[in-house]
Amino acid sequence: MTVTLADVAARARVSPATVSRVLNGNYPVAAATRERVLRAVEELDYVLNGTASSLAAATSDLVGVLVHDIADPFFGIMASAAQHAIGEGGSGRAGGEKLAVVCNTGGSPERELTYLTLLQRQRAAAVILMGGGLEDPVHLDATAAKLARMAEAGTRVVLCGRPPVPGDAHTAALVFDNRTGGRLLAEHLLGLGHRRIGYAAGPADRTTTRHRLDGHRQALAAAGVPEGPTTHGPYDRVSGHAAVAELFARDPDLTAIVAANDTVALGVCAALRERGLTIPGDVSVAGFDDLPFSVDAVPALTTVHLPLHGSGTRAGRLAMGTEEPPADGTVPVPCTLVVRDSTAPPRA
Amino acid sequence: MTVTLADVAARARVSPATVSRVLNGNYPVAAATRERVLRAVEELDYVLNGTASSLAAATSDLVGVLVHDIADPFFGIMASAAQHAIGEGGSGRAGGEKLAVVCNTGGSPERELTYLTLLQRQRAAAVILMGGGLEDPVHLDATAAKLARMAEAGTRVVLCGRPPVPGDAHTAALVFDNRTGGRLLAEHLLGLGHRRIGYAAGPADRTTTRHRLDGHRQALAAAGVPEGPTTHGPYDRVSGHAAVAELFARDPDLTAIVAANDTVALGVCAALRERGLTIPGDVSVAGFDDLPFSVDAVPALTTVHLPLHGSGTRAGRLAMGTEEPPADGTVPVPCTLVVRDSTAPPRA
DNA sequence: TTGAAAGCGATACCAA
DNA sequence: TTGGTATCGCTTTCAA
Repeated sequence: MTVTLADVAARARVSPATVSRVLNGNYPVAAATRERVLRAVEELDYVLNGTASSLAAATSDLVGVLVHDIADPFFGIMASAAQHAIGEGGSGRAGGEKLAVVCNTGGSPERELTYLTLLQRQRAAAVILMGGGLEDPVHLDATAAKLARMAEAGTRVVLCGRPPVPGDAHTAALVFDNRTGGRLLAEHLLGLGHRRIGYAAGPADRTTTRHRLDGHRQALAAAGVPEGPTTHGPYDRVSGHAAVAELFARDPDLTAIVAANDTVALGVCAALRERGLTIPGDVSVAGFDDLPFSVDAVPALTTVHLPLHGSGTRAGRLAMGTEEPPADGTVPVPCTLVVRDSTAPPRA
Repeated sequence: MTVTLADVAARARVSPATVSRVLNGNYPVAAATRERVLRAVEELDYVLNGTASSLAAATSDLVGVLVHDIADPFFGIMASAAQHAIGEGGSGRAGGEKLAVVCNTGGSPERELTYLTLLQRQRAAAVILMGGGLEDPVHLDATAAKLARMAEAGTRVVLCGRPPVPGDAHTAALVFDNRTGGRLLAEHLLGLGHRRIGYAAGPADRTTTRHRLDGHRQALAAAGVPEGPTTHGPYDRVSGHAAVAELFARDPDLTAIVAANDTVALGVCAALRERGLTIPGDVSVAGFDDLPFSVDAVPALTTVHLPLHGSGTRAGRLAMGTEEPPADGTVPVPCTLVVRDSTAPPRA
């Protein structure tokens, strides 16, 4: 039926061991022999059985990239960058390619664990978890335990955008400075004279949500400005759209709104337009992420820039072992303010 | 070291065979025995070795979803829908879950083949190829051959958004009616009175590009309107942005521009804004795909709607075998016009 | 209902 | 430089 390594060996009149060596290129093989083997491979149209190979070698070239929402360009860009970095590594076994695959958790911790188990079953070479983590201690523990096991078993674990697991020396973590990001955004608006600022936040139980809010509040407190209304919701457009109604209900005189991320900001903008409000001018909008499409969608948007491409690439490198993590496993990633245009001061 | 099925068997005082049967739930096992086994699994914190299991069973629960560009929400949405459909199937071996993974080809046919090989090595249960195909006969043949082999080996193959492989009865294909889409868009603009229409097309060698252009030209011809300038480029924002300069260079009096997809349309809009042109009004813009964010970005955009979610879901079902393809393997998917607002007639 | 044992297809150690 | 072969961990007949 299917062509096996043994078939190739027979055709090339060598032992299976030799064929394996030719395919993996890890041991010296006489040029003539190698030729013969390769010809046989060609003629028989042989395809290595990755399953068997992984079993025997006790390693695989699967690398899992877990993201919250694959339809969100934020994760798409991160994942894309990671995949590039991983593909370039190019020195795996049998073909020199790692299979970087993206798994969509939909933000559900259960699905996250399920995917981790599946990857654990496959003895994945590495796993990258992208995006903020849950703050629920139960899930945190479950995830930490699973990751620790995988790390023990030789799987490289990389966190990107979520805090490191305390006490775990095995996992590298790219940590976004969300607090500073939140602070920068608020300070910018305060500097323009805004005093009534609404905040459309992310899900209440995510690390990113809390950290960003922390920074925001810190800036307000430092300026002695009272905190405006805050809403919570998922990181999507609908959430931003809904937030606007509630924020204005709680304070009709808002002059600025901070959105949890660019996608939420788009929803906010849509809602503002429906209300006949101009952006900026009537209301200034600010958000996180700095996605490419925001430039066209909301030219007046002020954002905090997360180095998506850079972080994705580094996550990929860490997963490949191409880049060594610092001793404590934590790689800090700064957030920088992007004032793209003319975020306006509040109307008189 | 790692806990194996044998360890579990020993602890539960049964044979490995029995443990396997309990885990897979495919054979009758006495309730008491099953209890004992499950307890042992729990106590030892046993994790099935998917590699070994796949090897022995000659099947895997990996499902590959190949997309051109994971950073493009179009593919993100499609992939997300497919993953949902696949995850719901829930009757695989050992845990009842398929591992749907997304592979980013970057539009490169080489990488597409590489990923296919990798999935072939893993004996993937199914493969979904999303997005238009290349028209280059060499790559077409190579791809077709590879897909045929995989299908023979038991992998289910689903094409989504690209034409079926002629003569291949094994692969199901969701075929978007891009020609009609192109026609609808042009007819809409013509109906408003536009006579000088530019076209920012996709890569010259893709099926989607040609089919959409075909429909466009068909409509123009039927109306006796001469074809305007056309540019070609990748399906991204930069491409749309660059197209504007060239289109106007070739015809300064354009009143409307059709973009190859929504992402390109965003680039077009950005460029138009830079030129101080209003959309619509000075220029009307139309595009394909109908992505959610376009609503906020370009409220005046007229698009052809491809049922992204629906197609993704059906692709997933076909991959799972939950939905049976028609006899000829082709599932037609209609394109419908979405006039979201006030696409304007040309200025007098 | 359960057990024994023969593979599944490659890898890698030990010899030659 | 090459060959023989035990092993990887699980699935699946075939018997009991």
